[in-house]
Amino acid sequence: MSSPERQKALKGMKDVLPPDIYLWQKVERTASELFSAYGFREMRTPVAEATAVFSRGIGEGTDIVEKEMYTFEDKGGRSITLRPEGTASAVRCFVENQLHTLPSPQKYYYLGPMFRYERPQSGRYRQFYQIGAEVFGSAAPAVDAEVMSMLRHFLMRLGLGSLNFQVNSIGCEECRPGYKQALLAYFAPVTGDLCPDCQRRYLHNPLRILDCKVRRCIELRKDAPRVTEHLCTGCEAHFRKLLDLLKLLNVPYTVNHEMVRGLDYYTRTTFEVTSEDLGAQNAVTAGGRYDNLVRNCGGPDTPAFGFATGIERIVDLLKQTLLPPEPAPAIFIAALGEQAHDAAMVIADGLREEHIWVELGEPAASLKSQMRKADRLSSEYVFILGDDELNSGLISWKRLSDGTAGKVSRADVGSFLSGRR
RNA sequence: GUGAGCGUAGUUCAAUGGUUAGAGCACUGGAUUGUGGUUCCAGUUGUUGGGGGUUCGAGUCCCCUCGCUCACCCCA
Repeated sequence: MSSPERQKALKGMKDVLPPDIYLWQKVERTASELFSAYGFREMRTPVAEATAVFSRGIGEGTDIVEKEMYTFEDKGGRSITLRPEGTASAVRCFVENQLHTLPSPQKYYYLGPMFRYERPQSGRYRQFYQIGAEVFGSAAPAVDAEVMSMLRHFLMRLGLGSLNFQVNSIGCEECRPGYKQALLAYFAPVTGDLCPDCQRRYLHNPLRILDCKVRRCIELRKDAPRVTEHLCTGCEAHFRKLLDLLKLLNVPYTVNHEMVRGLDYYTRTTFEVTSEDLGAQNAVTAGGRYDNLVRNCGGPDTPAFGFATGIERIVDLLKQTLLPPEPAPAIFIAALGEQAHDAAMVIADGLREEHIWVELGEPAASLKSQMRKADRLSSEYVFILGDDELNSGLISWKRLSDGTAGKVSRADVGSFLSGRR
């Protein structure tokens, strides 16, 4: 509103500030501590990659690749894309650095911003943050269960233990074509009754009809064949073992035969964690197995499993239950006069070196206004430093919570604080 | 990309088409010497998102545009 044009963050991109930032830090800290206990190590990859990393990795026909990527040419004429998700980058990194030569399976986690050019809405941003984890080099259902259990513990530690795990298996390249045929045969007589979107899906990606939200489509698919009834013996055994292990590890799940993933690379296990308290974009975490992706990206045959969780969505849920704690200074020093302020700076400097949070009043401000500011900051103590204190060497202190006050010699400030706090 | 709703002070919101657009909160200062919260007093803040039109007169009605929000699509 002032005369120079006021700058704004881009559409769908947000600043994260206190107090929310404390929740972000808590989420990130919890993830790195807990995931480490499961043997996951951090992997940091660039936010931009050659476009082919994603178009090949995620799948040419997916919505992400077709219309949601931030793609541009750099000054050398190369096609560059801001990563729309983490798995493709992680796979590129795995292959490029030949991580398969290390003891297998290899477990990594990552966190950072992702970019998708979409219309923003509740819980959806153009720059959004994910925490993801990937396991490379094991086809065992034990890995699926272990990672999902880790995720559950992560959510529980954050106080989100009641979230709903939905699990499905979408088979592999051996059994999925047969299922697709069965689905096409089932819908063939009623294609005209499907919604326009599903008529399109019928031609391009019939699996997607299963998660259409249109009521008519839901009715029409009531008796549709289920993926899990068309699994090959390998996929079937994998799925059954996974469910057993989830039970064993107390991961509360429901099998959702209609859950289909939008990314092309999934095989066998897919899962999602959703919440009722998020609005339309209700997925907190999504993941699954991708046994062919590493090979398809030029690496050795390496089965893999992973997930990604949206930090904004977790923070949204956290904000519904607990308010972010606002940290407060331990001491506010109100100094009266230039000489006192100089002395206060020295005292503050020493205390801060001990990692004690100290704030100083404005040099020329009245005592009243400094007291008011200390109160507003919720400082635990106020130290008052004026001529009297300079002469006597005794600093006046006051505890704001109960109004108790006293004096302490400058030399004893350190022990005063450790004794009182 | 499609659809709907909303744009007035830092913020939450007022203002039957009619003077100079107001209030709470917040912020700053003060209420006799150097003590916060409660109270009282005073003060600051606006291109009513922008542009055009109708009208004697537009924050209010119409059109365009920009922005925000929610939903669809899709997804974390």
